[in-house]
Amino acid sequence: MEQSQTINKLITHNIKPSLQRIAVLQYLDINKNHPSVDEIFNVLSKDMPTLSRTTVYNVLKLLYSKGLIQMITINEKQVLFDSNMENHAHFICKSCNKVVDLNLPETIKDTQNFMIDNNLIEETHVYYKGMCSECIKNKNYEL
Amino acid sequence: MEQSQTINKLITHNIKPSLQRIAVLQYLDINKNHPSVDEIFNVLSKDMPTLSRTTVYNVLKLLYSKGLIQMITINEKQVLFDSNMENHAHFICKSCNKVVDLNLPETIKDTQNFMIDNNLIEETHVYYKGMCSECIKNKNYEL
DNA sequence: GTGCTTGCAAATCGTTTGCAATAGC
DNA sequence: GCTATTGCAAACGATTTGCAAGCAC
Repeated sequence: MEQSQTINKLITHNIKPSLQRIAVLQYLDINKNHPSVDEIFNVLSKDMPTLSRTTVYNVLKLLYSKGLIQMITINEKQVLFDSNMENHAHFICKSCNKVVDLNLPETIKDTQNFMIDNNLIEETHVYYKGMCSECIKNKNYEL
Repeated sequence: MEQSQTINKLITHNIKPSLQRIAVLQYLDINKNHPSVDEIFNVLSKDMPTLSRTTVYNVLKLLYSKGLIQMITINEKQVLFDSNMENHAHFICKSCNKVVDLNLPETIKDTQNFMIDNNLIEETHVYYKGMCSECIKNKNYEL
């Protein structure tokens, strides 16, 4: 994704495109591997030595509150982030902890808000847990 | 649920039914409100003053690893637990943080393990986030 | 008495907070 | 200069770890 597209996303969501905000969102736009705060911070701080972890937290919270990114809580250890806002499921391998995208069942691909029992549903998350193909091959079973 | 049923569940899953294990599982069998470690500890320690938080963590990890309970990671703050192993969805209100059970779409009510792209799927979690009926009524909107 | 279970205290680590420094208009 | 943004250091809080004490067979 072009940097100009990333900047446009910020502007159209009423977010002032500071260097730090562009860097974080661009990282998510390019790296679709559901990074953690730490991964984002570690990579970006190589090119922005003054970047602080706090700023990464602040930016991610802002992007989430404005609907630009998803928070993935599949893993109890840490929150992961994803700028792919198309409705899709996430699978985590209990053995190697890798997270990959999977398709959603058609019935819940609905991306709009809807009501169940008078509750307003704004987000739908589908998380699968199990053992990935590689770990099965490598027999990385937890015994 | 009868205490004898709770004990039977432990035995049939090859878990020695210590007092602490019975107490934790029984708490989950009776209280279907998705308690956190802290809630379980606080309530149980009233009647078991020597109970330690560590033991609650240990027991919950054991029960989860033996397939007796579910871990709910809908909330990034803390893990919640549920001894209801029937496949069902969870809804969390972003305003009051209450977690309630909802029905699953029929298409993913499948409770068996299955494969997607050579990955073995052992658990399916559906999490909805939004605003609950009460908060809508009380207009507890985050402004 | 051997091995499993429990419980305490300390450590760990992801995240948040308070506040001062800085940047942008 | 005023306001929003950033960044540092400390605090916080959920969870884990190391290890000693207790329990069961």
